[in-house]
Amino acid sequence: MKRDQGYNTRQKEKLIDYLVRNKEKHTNVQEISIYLAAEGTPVGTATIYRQLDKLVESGTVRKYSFDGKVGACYQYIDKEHECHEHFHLKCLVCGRLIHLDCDHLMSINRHIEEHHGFVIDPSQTVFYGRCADCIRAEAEAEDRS
Amino acid sequence: MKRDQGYNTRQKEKLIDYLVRNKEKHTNVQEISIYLAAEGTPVGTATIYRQLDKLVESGTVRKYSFDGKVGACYQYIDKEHECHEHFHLKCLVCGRLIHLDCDHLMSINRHIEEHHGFVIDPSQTVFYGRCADCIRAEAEAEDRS
DNA sequence: TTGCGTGCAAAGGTTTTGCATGGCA
DNA sequence: TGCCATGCAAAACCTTTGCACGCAA
Repeated sequence: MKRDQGYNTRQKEKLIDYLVRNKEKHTNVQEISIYLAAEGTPVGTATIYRQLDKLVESGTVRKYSFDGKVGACYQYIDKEHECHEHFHLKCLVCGRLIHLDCDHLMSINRHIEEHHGFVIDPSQTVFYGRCADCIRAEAEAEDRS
Repeated sequence: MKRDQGYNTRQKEKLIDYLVRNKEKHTNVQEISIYLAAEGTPVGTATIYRQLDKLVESGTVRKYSFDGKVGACYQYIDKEHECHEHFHLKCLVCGRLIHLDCDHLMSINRHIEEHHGFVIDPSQTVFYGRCADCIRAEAEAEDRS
């Protein structure tokens, strides 16, 4: 994880500003691009991608991508309020992000380290799936049909 | 999950044949395309995607898609040999993707479902961290400095 | 014969890259 | 001044779609 050593440019500043102000949600390049343009400070797509890459590289931003046509999502990592000790569940249906404090789960960390020689970084890892609400909603939709 | 009701065509047969013979590994559309062409029985890309979609739909094939430039991965589901769904580990340092077949880990699925009402989708979930090689390399770099 | 399957090419969308220019330090 | 950053357009990729033709049942 490298240090952030780049120049401070207007574009970079605006991008980070946007990410910080939206740190509780996911964004994608398209959203960022549209938003910054609307603010009167447009930033080229290529620049957004390049800056984002660096931010991910330096550990400032989290990138995740899953199946779908939306492309990758990005989220600013709030280092002060970041929860390093638990995993996150994200519902693919409603988009809700669930913080999961659970000792049992932390044991998988040890298991993987001991048996697979791999050290998981919980702050970077998100479990994707369906939350209880959406599962119920789907079941009901099933019944109706 | 629908029944497989399509016609039996040469292309479909060849595709399934390839998937079955490579059921212990992941493939992608590009690989399939190149392989089938090399075998003297080329199949159009569009057809591969369309057939694959149906196979995923009918539960014959598993599709994984996540971060990376490789596109989605596909794997035949060997129903008789109870080939498990598995998780993926991705090294944040070297970028390597590790396929993790491990019963112990699948149990976390059950745990989360039972205790947290959340159903994880392993095909969309990737554990991020550091692989054994990179941990060793980092330790050595540490020593040197 | 009917209608699904196929192949090609074109389109769509996301991300990357080449290159000349601009701007930070 | 020396480099890195930026923008634009083009390219690269993966995947989907339209359409005419082929082929299984």
